[in-house]
Amino acid sequence: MSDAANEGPSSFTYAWPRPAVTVDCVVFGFGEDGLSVLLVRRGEEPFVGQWALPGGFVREKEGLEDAARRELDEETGLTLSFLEQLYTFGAPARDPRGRVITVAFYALVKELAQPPLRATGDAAAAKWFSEGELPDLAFDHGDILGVARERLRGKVRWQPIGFELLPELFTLSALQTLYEVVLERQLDKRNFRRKVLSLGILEETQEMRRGPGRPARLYRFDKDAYARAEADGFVFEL
Amino acid sequence: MSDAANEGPSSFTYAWPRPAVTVDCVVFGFGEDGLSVLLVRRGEEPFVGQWALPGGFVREKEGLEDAARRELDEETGLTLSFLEQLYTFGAPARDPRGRVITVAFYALVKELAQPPLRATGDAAAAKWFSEGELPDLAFDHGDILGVARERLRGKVRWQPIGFELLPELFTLSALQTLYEVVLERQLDKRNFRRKVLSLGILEETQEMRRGPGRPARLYRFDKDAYARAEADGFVFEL
DNA sequence: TCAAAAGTGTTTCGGGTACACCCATGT
DNA sequence: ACATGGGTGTACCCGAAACACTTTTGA
Repeated sequence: MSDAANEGPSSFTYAWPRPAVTVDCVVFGFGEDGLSVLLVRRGEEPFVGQWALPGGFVREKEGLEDAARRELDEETGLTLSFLEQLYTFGAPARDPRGRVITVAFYALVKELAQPPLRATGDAAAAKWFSEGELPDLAFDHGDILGVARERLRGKVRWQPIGFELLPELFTLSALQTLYEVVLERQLDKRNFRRKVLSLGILEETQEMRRGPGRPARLYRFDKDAYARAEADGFVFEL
Repeated sequence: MSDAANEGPSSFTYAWPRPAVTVDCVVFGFGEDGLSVLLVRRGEEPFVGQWALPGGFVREKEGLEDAARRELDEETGLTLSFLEQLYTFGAPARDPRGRVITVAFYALVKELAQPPLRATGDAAAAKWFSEGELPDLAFDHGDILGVARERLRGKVRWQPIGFELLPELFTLSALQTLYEVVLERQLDKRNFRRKVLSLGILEETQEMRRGPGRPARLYRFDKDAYARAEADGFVFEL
């Protein structure tokens, strides 16, 4: 690649080698088994048959986030409730084929397996893996996943993104379990409820969830109330 | 990754356009005029003569952070005390010449104008601008600067990076002023001193700074004490 | 009637915040 | 002696944390 100008379809030329640029996504979901991550099985070399993060090449006239959304839609068809850039990984040898720089994103999904997970595009298969049963990943995707996990832990306390992992209506117990899983520590039920409710960003519905045990009231995250509060300098913190 | 590997003759080739990849750095310094940012005047089209962030192209076998350090050294010769990846900007039209994706970094420097700021490499000139007298910047560098400023504000409270903006020995007043500038709010002197000292990460030296008024004791940031404390689950927070 | 999960108050403790005066030096 | 910045202690308040029993349902 030291041949100076590597003509792409773009019409100008720099006297520099051009790395390939990809996007990769760490998609988190939350269910019975706690936190899960969506992986795809590679259908091609290198690392054929191994599990990897969904992702692919950025197109010529496409923003980075757009590319992430497109690839994710092509490979899995999921509907995202949250997507944010994570970090850019560019170690010279991270791809055995040559220089590939990847802009990593992390995303949240409200329900596991909304549509019965299709695997199209480059992916030979797509599957949710819960934390703890994660396989070895292709490339440096294991590192990327680790960074994403840390970011999620760090962010969930300061921004109301936890709700993006739950269905529209949820019980306070579900919310608490989510926080316990993400933060990896136990929380006190009464303190948690008091704190969450005192924020004034949950709307109490009339719906109840029934199942074993006493029925539980369902709540909804009130985006508007949150936006208003935030504009007034309110800080989330949980 | 649809047709991932179309083998080309030399090394490898993807059937995708390749954007150019650059790094850009927001370098912060702290002095009499508060917070300052280092800018370079562009010597080439586009935006000739305009001020911009120091930066340049990533080389073929060079990590992203290495590229940032190299460019900064070439253009300004500064010694950095802190450098961290910030965000990657890749809007399709951010560079009028074609697709250029830039990985932005932000850096801290202990003293303004350590060596009498050289401007070499692509830079026609290099100069510190204090906040408030910032000129219009080339490309989307104004946005990048804004994101960096936010990150600095957010991070300074949770990680001891404020010290990286001060000389090795500093007074508590200097530290307080730094925090007031970065956070953009006044702090109570007594509370600030109590809090900082209670963290146990400052080493009290026997040196005093003399000047108008009563002499002030000089302190040093104790990296080791911090590392030990952090390993014990201590959280910085100021 | 039993198992399962939901729901509910009070006390204690520590850290955050507000606040005003004396001290050491240079001019 | 005066101007300049450095340095110090206390009282109050609020939010965090600890802690156990009653309620409602389905089986």
